[in-house]
Amino acid sequence: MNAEAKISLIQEAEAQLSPQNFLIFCPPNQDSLFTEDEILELTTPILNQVIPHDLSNVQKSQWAKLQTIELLGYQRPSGLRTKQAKQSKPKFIHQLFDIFVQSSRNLQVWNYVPYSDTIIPGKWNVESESPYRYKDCRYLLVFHNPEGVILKTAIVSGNKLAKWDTTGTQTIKWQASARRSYRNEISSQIIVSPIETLNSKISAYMQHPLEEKSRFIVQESQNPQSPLIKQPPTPAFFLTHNEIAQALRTLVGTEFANLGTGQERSTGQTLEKEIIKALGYQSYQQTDTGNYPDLLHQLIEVKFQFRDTIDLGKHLPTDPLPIKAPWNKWGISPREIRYVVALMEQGVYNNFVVDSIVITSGEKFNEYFSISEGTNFKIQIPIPSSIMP
DNA sequence: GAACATTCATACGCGTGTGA
DNA sequence: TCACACGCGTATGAATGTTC
Repeated sequence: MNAEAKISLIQEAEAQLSPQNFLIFCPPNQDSLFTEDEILELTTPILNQVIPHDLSNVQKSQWAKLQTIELLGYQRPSGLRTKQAKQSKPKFIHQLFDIFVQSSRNLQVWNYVPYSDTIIPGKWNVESESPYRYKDCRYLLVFHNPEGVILKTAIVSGNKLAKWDTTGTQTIKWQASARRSYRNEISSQIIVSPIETLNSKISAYMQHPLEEKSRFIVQESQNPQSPLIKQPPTPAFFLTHNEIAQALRTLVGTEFANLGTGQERSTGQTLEKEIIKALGYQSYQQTDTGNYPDLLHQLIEVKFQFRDTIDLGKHLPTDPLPIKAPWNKWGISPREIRYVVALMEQGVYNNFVVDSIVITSGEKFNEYFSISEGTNFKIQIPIPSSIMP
């Protein structure tokens, strides 16, 4: 059966479906499955098209995906995250197919392993004599440059993707939510949890006078080569929740330049430096090193939130298991880590303003922000440079 | 084999879309 | 609005490659 005949089949089948049902998210039909070559051939018209530049990453991706699906003869679905769409994994199950719109080499696939032996879930497949597996699926890579021009497409099978992924590491992502109502409620305040969880493992710092601790911090943090704040903790000189709050008081209401989309991490780094400074540390060059917690010497994890979703990354604040790291001779777990969450709002001229700050141990984190129960994971696959445009 | 450059691996982070 | 599941870019340290 040639490609035109398959398209006819698809269009006929689509006409049979109820209005808000889209064929592309339905179980595949052997007869209308395109070959890899056919997919590549049929989708060539997207080459040299320009994705509108005012779109966000997600919108760019969706724009390109919808174009592609139409080229394959399918109706444009009403959304790509609808109930029907979400049940379909890979996303375009009717073609055992998924699309990734890339401007970099880092291919990220969420919540399934595109090259695994795993049988694709679903009654239609599980009860089949020769069920489809993820590795049987086909993946279209759509490459665009920073201007949004689509430069190249490539199609790879799951089996081929397997060869690109040298580690198979699954990166977990925990998230929490800073509700709008709560943010409004605490605007311009510093909220401090009275529960000093760290005290259960280390207590010396609770008695030490602040002056003594501050003097030590100032004295010992002069060396810019190895910033004290990034060194293993010195328990006697931990600041208490309230002392941290006192130090950060002046940050509430401060404004930071909005450096534009894609530069948000720089703003985060600037803010992190301000916090380090405010705590009395004299050198603060090396920030955002991706380590946990961010400010190791004080066991402080810093979060800046511009939106209501808080990305917790791989560490769950309420996790009681000790953090596995060479510095951790005390059995510190995320429950004892002090989370400093700076809630940002849009200020004048698009700048960011520190609207409020919440200081809490990981243990009590969900008294302030609700943590999502399920985790998501992704695998990250480096696309070989020979495939890149 | 030191100094520098590039790539790899894995994390962080912002943001959107959807159903309830 | 809230909770959640994506979607993708990018920073960073480690590993590896390159040059003198």
